[in-house]
Amino acid sequence: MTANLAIDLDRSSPVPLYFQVAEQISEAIRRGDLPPGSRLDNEILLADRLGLSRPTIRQAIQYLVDKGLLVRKRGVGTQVVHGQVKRSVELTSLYDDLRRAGQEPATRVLSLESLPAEEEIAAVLGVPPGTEVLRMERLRYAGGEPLALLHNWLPSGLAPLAAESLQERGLYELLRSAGVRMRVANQRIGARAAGATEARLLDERRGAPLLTMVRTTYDDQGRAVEHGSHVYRASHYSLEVTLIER
Amino acid sequence: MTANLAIDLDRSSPVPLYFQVAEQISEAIRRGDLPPGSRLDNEILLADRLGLSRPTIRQAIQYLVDKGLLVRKRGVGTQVVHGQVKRSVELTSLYDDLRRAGQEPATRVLSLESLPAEEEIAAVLGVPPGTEVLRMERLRYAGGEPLALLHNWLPSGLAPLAAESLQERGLYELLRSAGVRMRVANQRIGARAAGATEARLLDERRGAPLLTMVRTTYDDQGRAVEHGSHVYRASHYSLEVTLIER
DNA sequence: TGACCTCATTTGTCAGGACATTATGATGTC
DNA sequence: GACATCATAATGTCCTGACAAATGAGGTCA
Repeated sequence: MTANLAIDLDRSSPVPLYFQVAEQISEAIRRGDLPPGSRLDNEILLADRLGLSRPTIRQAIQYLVDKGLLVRKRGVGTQVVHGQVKRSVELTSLYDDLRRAGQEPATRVLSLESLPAEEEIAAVLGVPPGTEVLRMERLRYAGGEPLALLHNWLPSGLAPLAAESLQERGLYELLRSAGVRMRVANQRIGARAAGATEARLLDERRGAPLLTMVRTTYDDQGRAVEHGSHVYRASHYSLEVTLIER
Repeated sequence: MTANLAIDLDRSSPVPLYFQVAEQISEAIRRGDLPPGSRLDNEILLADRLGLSRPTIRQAIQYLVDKGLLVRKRGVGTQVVHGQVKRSVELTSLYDDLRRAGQEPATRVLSLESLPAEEEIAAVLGVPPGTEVLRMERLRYAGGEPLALLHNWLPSGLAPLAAESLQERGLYELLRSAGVRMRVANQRIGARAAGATEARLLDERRGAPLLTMVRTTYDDQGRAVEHGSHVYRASHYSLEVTLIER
């Protein structure tokens, strides 16, 4: 039962020790060296063997517990979780998701303009009404077929966004590379029947079920960096969400 | 700028000190004593004033950072996040949500039986095919109107579930009070048009848009404790999800 | 045999200290 | 006046040490 995993530490590295430990345990789990249900050595022993202190080991383990890879029980020990839970809780955009799934996404920019914010949008973005904001409308394709109609509002000046770059990359990717650090997103997901315009753009019949998502994304500081109102063809797309409770 | 908040500590309480601190800071934020953007005193000062050690204070702050209430920046300090992000990332059930919203939920149990698991359900629940599992079908009302059609499968023996108790309480609540500790949930959310049976039960027209959710919930150990396939009236309900990235 | 108690094991909490790293504003120089 | 440099302040990392609390297993006693 003793997990005999080898962990190399590089004390001269700028990477924190607890992180090095966490990464290597995580790798061992991924590789199958630590099968689900197997017990880790206790914290004291681990600390001793690696020449680290117990708090450092605890920090590493805590990190993996938060990610949902390990389970701790007082008086029992630390175990690798049973079962294969999908661990994707990341803040991703549709574009990233599609490309990761090998779907070859494409984007048509229908409009991209700067205009004074209306009351509602201003409130959501946390700027005074009338402030210039960026509004864009995009049609997203996957595998040659229309998939979603995307409507976004952003505070202007956040990132230089041109129609050309929006056609080649996802919005999230562009924001991230402009140094915007997104951290929290609030999403409301619903459904409704397609109107005439939407139906035409998405190649669906009027009244076809559409999945709707209204999302506001906030950065580090809790400032809104993006607000979107999207509709997806329900016949071609569904959303996946993983919740982890601490 | 100095946050002059009073924090009472009860060292004789079984509640951990770091948690007492976290709770009271959280309360101060909720009350508005600590407005968004305001800076907390630095860790050393806080520790000193409360008569605690720095690690304890750090643990309290870290807890709130993870919950998305605070933001830390090295060299700068700790601030309350700007903006009012909804902070409900809990593992909740429809019943809890409705009752919290004051909607007076009701449930009609359409069926409740134990039967051998089919291939697909067995795979999802992680039991051998043919194992006895609990299957239930419920109709959920809010404010006197039908709202959702709920289909669930559970490993049998988890909790004693009777039709009567299911009519009065939510499934999650019953599971929790039976000692089941739910920790991770994987949800797939989509939409589709209502079929004839669904339409009749939900008081909608055929073809009306429905929101669909397929969810599997796992416990501490990563064992599946519940699998559900639900449809909601899109005209009356939408889902809200908050993502926090660490 | 079965219920209860005790005890070893393991994680949870907390203290106090040291040094590293990073962001910011002040200072000084060109 | 613009830019580079430096001091300061704050969090990040890591250490040692100690005791508390929960769990599960084994032994004891009726």
